[in-house]
Amino acid sequence: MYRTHTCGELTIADSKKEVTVAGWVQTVRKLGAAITFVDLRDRYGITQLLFGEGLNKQLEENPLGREFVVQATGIVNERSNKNPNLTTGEIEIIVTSFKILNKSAVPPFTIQDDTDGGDDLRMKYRFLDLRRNAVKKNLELRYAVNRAARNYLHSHGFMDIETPFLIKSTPEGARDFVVPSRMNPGQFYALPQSPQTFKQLLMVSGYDRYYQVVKCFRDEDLRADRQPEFTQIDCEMTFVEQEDIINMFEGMVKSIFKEVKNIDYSEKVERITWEEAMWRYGNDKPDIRFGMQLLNLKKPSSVYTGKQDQAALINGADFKVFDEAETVLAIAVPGCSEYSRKQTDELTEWVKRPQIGMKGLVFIKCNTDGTYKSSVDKFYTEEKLKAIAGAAGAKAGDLILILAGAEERTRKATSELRLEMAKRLGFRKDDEFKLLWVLDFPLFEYAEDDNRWVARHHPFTSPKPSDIDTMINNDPVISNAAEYLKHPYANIKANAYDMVLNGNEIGGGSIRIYQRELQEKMFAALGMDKEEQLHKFGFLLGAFEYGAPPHGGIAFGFDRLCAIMGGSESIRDFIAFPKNNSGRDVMLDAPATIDEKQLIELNILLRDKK
RNA sequence: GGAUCGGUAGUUCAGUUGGUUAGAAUGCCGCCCUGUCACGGCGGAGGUCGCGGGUUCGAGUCCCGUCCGGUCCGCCA
Repeated sequence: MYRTHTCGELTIADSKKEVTVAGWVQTVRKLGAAITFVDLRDRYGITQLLFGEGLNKQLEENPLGREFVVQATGIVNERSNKNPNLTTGEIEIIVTSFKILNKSAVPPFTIQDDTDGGDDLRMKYRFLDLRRNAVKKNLELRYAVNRAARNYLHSHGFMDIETPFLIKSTPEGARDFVVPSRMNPGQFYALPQSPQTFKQLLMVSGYDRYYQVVKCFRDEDLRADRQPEFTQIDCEMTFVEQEDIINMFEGMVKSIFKEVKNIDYSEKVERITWEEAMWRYGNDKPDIRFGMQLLNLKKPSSVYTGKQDQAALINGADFKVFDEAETVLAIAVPGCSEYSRKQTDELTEWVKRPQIGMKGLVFIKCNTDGTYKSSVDKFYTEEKLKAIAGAAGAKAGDLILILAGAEERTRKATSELRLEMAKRLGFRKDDEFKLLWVLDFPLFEYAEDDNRWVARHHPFTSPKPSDIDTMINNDPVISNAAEYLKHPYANIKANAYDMVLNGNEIGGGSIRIYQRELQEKMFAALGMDKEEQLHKFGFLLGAFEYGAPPHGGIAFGFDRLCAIMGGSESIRDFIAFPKNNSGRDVMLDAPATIDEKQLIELNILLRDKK
């Protein structure tokens, strides 16, 4: 037997027991010739070993180094000096005998909470990095979220059914990862971007509540919150409407919060339409933990503001930048009216970065003494500035930031600016969680390049019931590209919903199309002719002919959910063996070339990179 | 495909206007230390300044190229 106890469980109640523990040497503290302390670490904690005089000779002959694997037997003893920072800090083991089970080379970085290792090195030696408490804690959180989700789904009658990884490439959205077939020369499987069509087929088969915690694969560029292989909590239900799905999965996320973080998220999750989200936040996944809502000074809409037309405030001042801009958006940043010239200049530079791409930034300082000072004093009287400030909901002491330009870019930039300011002001706290449902997305987006419609969510999403006739009865062809917004399809709303947590999309789904005719119309709208439809999705269209029930579902980004719950922006530390920014596994050094022999077997001839 | 920041000791970093022998912390090695727990004290070893080219009397420092890594834009139905 290697051990009787772990390094995390012994307490003062175990005093005087003889125990054996095994683990890794965290630190060795030698105090003179007679006494040596060793911190022994395993998955469960750290226990202090005390090597007394009787073991001097043996220790000298077998010195212990960091990360050596050691088995030690001894008597549990109440410490004279206790360490309140350790759960086992009241005891130590007075070692009577020990054995080095394996030596360790000196690790390239320290295995500590605040390691001295950089990201690159930690990834290369990920097996060492995983020994660190900080990473272990994240994986434990991940497991807890996984368990909580499964518990909830199981208790609600959902059945875990595995779906295949080797499937057919249907490049509709993201690029597929592709796997050559040896037995079928010249042919390729694709790895699933999601089990979407399979789960729909399971609904046709009558498995009316399905779920899977499942790997998905997308061959697109990476980000801190995007990996080429990632995990979804993928769910689908039969005989449901949007409201049923929302209730079921709002329940799931709340249950996860309760079980994992002991947070009672008792209030009803707020809902917002896509249109309103874009209007108020310039973003379809707004962070609603703080205000700073966007004020449109150019195209006001009393529907959302409930206030009067704001255009008058900026019009007629002969300020070309505003007069000529398609959109002028303002946010009121709390308590920043005292910003110095240096600070406002820095903000201006920030919005001018290529990633934001604005030409400049107008600001109005709402001074605490009731006066107003702006970078456009030349054009606007203090009266007008005051009126704009009032419209933006600014208080004395606030700083109003205004961006102007083309609609989409300006909206996006203002949204980014809002988030950036919130981050700087500490409004985006790691430990505050706010959920939001975003509803009523447009079903279609216009793809300028191809002059056609693309599905905003995916091609299996149904339109709102009230929009079905519009979809069926109109020709999807866009005859006048310049006026695509006037096409009836531009106004069709999707029966779809996203769940947003602190400004991150953590889940999205829809009520699906289940009638062949409507599905064909959808494919046709996306520019697929009959032949292509049958080639790519014939199996699904066929299945819809055999009693396909109404159904819908949702998929949660599991890695992302874990990262946010763990208070991190990056999902990498919540994945045991993640890829780096270039999609490489630096530990394995993958991807890599393969042998000529393998290429021949696969009937593959490599061409030069163009 | 693009933008941007970084690459100097095992590791994390500093390195001034281009100027003598490239520093600190930590880790590592040795000696000392009987209650430490970020133990402490003394000493020591450790560098192709990512790589290639250029400018210069002289380059870690400036320029060009390239490779690697981080973040972001495009992309991610």
